[in-house]
Amino acid sequence: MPLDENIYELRREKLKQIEALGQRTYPNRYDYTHTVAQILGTYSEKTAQQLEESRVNVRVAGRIMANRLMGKAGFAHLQQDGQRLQIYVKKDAVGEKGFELYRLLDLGDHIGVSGYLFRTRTGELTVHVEEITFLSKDLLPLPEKWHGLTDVELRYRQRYVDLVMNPEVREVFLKRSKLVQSFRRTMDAHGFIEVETPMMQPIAGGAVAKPFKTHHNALDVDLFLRIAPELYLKRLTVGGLDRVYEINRNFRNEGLGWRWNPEFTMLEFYQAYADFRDIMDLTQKLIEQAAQDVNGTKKSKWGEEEIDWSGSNWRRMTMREAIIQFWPEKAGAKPEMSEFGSHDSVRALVARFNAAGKHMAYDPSEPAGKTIAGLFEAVAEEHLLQPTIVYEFPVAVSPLSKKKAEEPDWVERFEIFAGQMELSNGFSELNDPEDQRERFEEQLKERARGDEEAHQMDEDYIRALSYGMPPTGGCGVGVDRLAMLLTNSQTIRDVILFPLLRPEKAGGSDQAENPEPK
RNA sequence: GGGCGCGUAGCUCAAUUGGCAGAGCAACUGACUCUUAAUCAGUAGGUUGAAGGUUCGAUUCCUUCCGCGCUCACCA
Repeated sequence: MPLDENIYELRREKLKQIEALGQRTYPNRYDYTHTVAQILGTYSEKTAQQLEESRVNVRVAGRIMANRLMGKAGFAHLQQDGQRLQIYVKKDAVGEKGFELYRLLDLGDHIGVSGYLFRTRTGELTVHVEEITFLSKDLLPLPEKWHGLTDVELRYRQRYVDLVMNPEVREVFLKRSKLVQSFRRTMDAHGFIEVETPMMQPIAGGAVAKPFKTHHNALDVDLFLRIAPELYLKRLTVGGLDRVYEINRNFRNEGLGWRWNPEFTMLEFYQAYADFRDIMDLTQKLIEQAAQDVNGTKKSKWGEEEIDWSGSNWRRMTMREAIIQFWPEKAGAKPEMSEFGSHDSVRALVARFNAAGKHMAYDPSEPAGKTIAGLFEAVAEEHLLQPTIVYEFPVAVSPLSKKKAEEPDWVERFEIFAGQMELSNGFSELNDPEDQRERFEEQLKERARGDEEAHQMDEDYIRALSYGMPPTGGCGVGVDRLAMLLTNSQTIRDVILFPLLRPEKAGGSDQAENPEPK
């Protein structure tokens, strides 16, 4: 019999003995007077003498994370909400039965204790226990106390154990929660309303990505998990909801990596009567505020580096300026603005770049704008550590943005970069239905050329625009990636509670996963 | 999908040139009424990821497979 199963059986046996002592094995509730955090917060300054003079009685619950039994007395630590409080159990104080119960407890069990606070000789605030109430059994052993759970895969698969064992993991997700709260606060304060739009869509639009496909039986139609909420949110601005936002998941059927999970969370918002510059300003403020709210400071550690989210530290440059500025020396003279103008000159830039020992994938039949965008990613992205707004994108990669009045090959679009990652993408929304139809048609040509991710025609969206959408600016902000940056997490899996993993093999040899008795 | 690396007790890790698979913690038994990685004495726990090969002998070398991590390409 594997040890785990052995322990499981053994602990079930203990559970029966606990029941025999008159305890309920899985009681429904426990009346406590304090949480662990409240006790630590309120009494950690009190001296031993003060606690002795005016006795503080408490009832408090938690999970046993350490136990040091010494014959007829013992110390244990209760963990609740990530904080630990020591308890002292003495046979004289809890009686025969109480002490028998204490001896039957295992690491990981939940108990409630009532007693009074005191300080031990070493000065630690401790509950002098007078009564123990059994609350719930841990039948499977927790990981070793000193090293804890370090196996990366197990940490993701059994996040519940990870959360019990690793306080810093708990901290990351508390910060993520603060980040989302901060976003909501900022959006609400600016008069935005939160909405929810379809996640199952007949046409997966609003972004460039491969969708997941699913099927609805009753209607007998194929549907796609959304790759973006964009087109639905903009339909709402047509409908007169002038400021809307949504915080929710998008799904993209693509590779996994340190900054990619197939489902990821975006804040996306639209504001009527605003253009991309207004949206830039708002998004910058939104992120600056989030950094402050999450960490209490606008500076955050990122590996060996530090990112400063203060407004004064943000840079802005056009995509073409960024390519020029970060052009590698090895690739010769920096490009001239005019060299972005024609298919041939762009192609020559790629040739120069690749000749310098770099490698950039390039399809000569693709539109020049697409190549420029690729060039930007290859040349500049790795240099964008501090928050940077890169604006003016090629129309060829921006089927939903409004063109720049004086340069119709370029659109009023921006992306925010930090920590070498794209964090955010926004633009002046294209609201001319005829232009939109032409853009979709261009995308269909790209599709025909073999680009599976090119945008599809969406007739209803064009119909919506045909009813008149006010001038509008919009933006999406990647919540997971910002959470990474604000918690110094080097992989997206560390900011997603249950990241996508290959499913575990069912049953069989891995008894640790199937401890149920036969 | 390509490249690199890893897989040994429940957990964290050892094992010399290919030569009897080990330690700490967790578990179990016992001692101990102020400990905090409690201590002390003892016990148990292994198909070394799987299959095959080389060898007198494989945790160690070779092949294949499985799983995981990192990385590159596509993607935000």
